[in-house]
Amino acid sequence: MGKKRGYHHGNLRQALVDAAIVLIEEKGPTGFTLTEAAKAAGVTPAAVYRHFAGREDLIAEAARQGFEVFADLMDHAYGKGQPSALAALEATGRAYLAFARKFPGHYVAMFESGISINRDPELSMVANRALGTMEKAAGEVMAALPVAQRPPARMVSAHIWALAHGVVELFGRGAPGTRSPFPPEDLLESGIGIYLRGLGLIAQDG
Amino acid sequence: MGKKRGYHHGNLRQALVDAAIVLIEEKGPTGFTLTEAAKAAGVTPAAVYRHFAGREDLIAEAARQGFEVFADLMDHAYGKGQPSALAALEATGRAYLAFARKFPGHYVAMFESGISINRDPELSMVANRALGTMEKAAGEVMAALPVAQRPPARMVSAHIWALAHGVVELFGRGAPGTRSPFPPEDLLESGIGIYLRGLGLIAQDG
DNA sequence: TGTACATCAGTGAACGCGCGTTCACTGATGTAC
DNA sequence: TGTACATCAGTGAACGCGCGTTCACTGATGTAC
Repeated sequence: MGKKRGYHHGNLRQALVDAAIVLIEEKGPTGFTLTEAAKAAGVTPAAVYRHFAGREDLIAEAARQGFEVFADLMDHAYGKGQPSALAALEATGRAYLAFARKFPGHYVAMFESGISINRDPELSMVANRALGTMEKAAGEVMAALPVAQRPPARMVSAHIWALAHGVVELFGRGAPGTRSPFPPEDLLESGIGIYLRGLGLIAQDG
Repeated sequence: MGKKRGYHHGNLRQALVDAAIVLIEEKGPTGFTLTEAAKAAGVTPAAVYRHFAGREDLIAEAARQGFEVFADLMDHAYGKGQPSALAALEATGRAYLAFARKFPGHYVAMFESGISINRDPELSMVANRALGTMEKAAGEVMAALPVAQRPPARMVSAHIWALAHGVVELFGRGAPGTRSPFPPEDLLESGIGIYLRGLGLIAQDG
């Protein structure tokens, strides 16, 4: 800490990832360039190759770190909602949106950069950890329903994921010309609320 | 029709748009290049400038044509569901997904290319026509509810739009590594069903 | 503590490439008389 | 019907640029004795 910035950078690897995240947020996943990331880190483009196999690899690392934070946030949200299964599920939904809003660069690297979640085991593991939390929360909520009208937990978690993702993409940022009719948080909150009522989990005249 | 392909192409403008749509689907919105589109149309890159102001303009035209088809599809779906307001709304939701699946190139140009819906009046008009249909359908459905528990139509249509868009983005194509747990159509159908039940529009034990 | 040396993390120049865009041009088409 | 000419829709060469990547190199750091 506090290293003099000389010939050796000291923490170039992470500095490149950080720069990439900012650039990805600003220019989009394909507008991002290795050269610019290197410049932002105060280094020659060639130096990048000391730490990453190439452009793709750098993006993948940005995504991996994003999933790490994401998974932690989901876990934390889940824990806060306990012991009420319903509150836990609602909290993971909110956490999804909060993550997308707070870490837009990571979010884009994860979901819009076109990198495959299966490109390496480390990436796929942490991604599954994050999405697994949501599925677990959904599963516990389902347990409250009579078996006959109990939809699969994977389906419910997919619904909530899709709704949250749609809200992020369409209304979450200053989308091109589509100014949001409602604050994204309210939109997701109300959407999930109506959905859960539809499952028979919330009183009809709550 | 049946023009000999000589020095003059005959219908280069549309040929370029068609090529762009295919390329955008294949390479993504930013991977798409003017040069490649020109080559696909059998023409020099410079020829593009006889018909479009530049790269952006070509993408915008692809998006505009997409919105045109999209709006027609929504109108048609809406009409088929009539006079039942509920059936009409469900049909527009299905039509959204069907459009995304059938015209992936258009869809990407419209929603992922970063072009603003407000870049020119023609584009914004046709976009509003499409989304207006969904909003109208939602409004009519809402009319069946007692005023006290009637959410705004814009909100309901935003919910359905977000859910449909999320399903498309996450499960609609061979997304990177995220193989869908369920067919997208089923996922959207069930999601909308549960949501509408939550609004009190479908019997709880239907 | 001082010196020799290995290792490491950068540099800087160069590469081949494809991009979007411009320009003066030319071949094909359409029209007036 | 035939000719002269204007208009139009292409060509092809050139531009400047920034990209990802490679390579031999060199300066800084860490370690053994």
